[in-house]
Amino acid sequence: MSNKVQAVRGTQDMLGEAAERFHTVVAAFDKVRRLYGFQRVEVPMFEATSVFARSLGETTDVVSKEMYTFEDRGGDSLTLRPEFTAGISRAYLSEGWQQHAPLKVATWGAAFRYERPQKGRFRQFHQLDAEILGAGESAADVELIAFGAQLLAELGVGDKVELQLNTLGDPETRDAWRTALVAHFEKHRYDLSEESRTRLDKNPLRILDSKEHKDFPIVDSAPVVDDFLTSEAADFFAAVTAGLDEAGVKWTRSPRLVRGLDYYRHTAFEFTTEDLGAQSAVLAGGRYDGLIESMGGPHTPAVGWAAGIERLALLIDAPAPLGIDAALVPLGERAERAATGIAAKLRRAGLACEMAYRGNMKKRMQKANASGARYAIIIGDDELDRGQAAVKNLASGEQQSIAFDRIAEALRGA
RNA sequence: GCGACCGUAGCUCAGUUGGUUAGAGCAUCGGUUUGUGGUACCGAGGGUCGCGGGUUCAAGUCCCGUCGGUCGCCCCA
Repeated sequence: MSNKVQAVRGTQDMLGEAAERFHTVVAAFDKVRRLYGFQRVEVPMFEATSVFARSLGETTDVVSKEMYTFEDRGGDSLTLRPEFTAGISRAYLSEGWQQHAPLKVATWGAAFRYERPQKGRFRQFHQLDAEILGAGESAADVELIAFGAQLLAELGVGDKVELQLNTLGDPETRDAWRTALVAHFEKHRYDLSEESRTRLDKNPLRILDSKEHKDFPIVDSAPVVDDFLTSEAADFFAAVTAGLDEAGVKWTRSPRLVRGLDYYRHTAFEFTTEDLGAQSAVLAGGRYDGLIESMGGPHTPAVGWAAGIERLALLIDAPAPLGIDAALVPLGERAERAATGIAAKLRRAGLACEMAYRGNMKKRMQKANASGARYAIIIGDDELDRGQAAVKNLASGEQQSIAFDRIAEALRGA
């Protein structure tokens, strides 16, 4: 390829099946989102850098090395959104959406992270996002997770994913557990893998899902969150699991599941799959009761999740190719004019049809066939004189004459 | 940020131990059929072998760099 122009690394151009897969995912999301009463929300694709830096945690990978940050002409530091939650939380505050609490919103779109691209991972990627703001009740967690589960079922990937569920407890729980974990791992620092030793300094909770074999015994003997749960936190988690059972959502307790971003509390969950190579999470989220407060707002409990559209698009079965009802095959200029009118009428009647811009009859018939059209509507001088089109069933080869003004009903009846 | 593999027509690929005019299938266009597709046959167009440098009488083939892709690590949707 001697092309000088090329797509930026980690971005993608989609045509045909790839694009259909993408929009199949979005369409399913939009359908299920209505069933659960989540209203559509739109937020900017970029925010002041501090919106993300502060909420996600300064030391997280996303903030410390993956953000697309730039200075605008006014000298302000802006960042392309690496996720949706922070921006939606900011909007909740700056737009006064507190008056609508509890607020259930959904959105989808592009997000940006500077990472090495690989299977199911891109620099510009796309997420579905659902949030419930201003609700501290476990019922919100249950409804949100059930929404995610139904979406996955709707997409036909329900049996390819498993819901991993955990609780990080309230701040008191989390702090106590974290302290105990650090003490435990510190005791075995020398036996830990190199990766985990750096985690110990940066993000000790992450050691829990280490893939290094030499870490396994140390991780297995590590203190579990259950031992540190306050009675309130334990009750809350019990209510969430009971609700999920009630809603018929299958889940697996995953005591080592920890989420990477700093703002999570209580419920943490991930729908995981084995089918995406190194990327196992397709839809993940949790409760972030402290986030809005940390942005300077009132204490506002909230839960949410995000799902990778590309990842789901890889998982679903290929969408059926979009066939059309008819292809117009005009012979000559006079027929082309008449066919233009007929095509417009058919389309207004709700029938999908195509007419090639150029080509002789053979060419147009070939295109009609390639388009997957059920019928070819052939119009030449003879047909114009008689006021009837030759309508050919492209599957059976049968052909019959039909008056111009009766084509729509003939196609629909067939 | 780290590692492995890869980079030849629009697409998928072949190209022998380095050796003349770099091939195939599909796609495109034209013809066999100047009003009948899906099958068949004939033909045509299309390539600075990602880019740059080096070794050599000679590089698509070997070496280095660079860009890009794929997969993995880290982390995440």
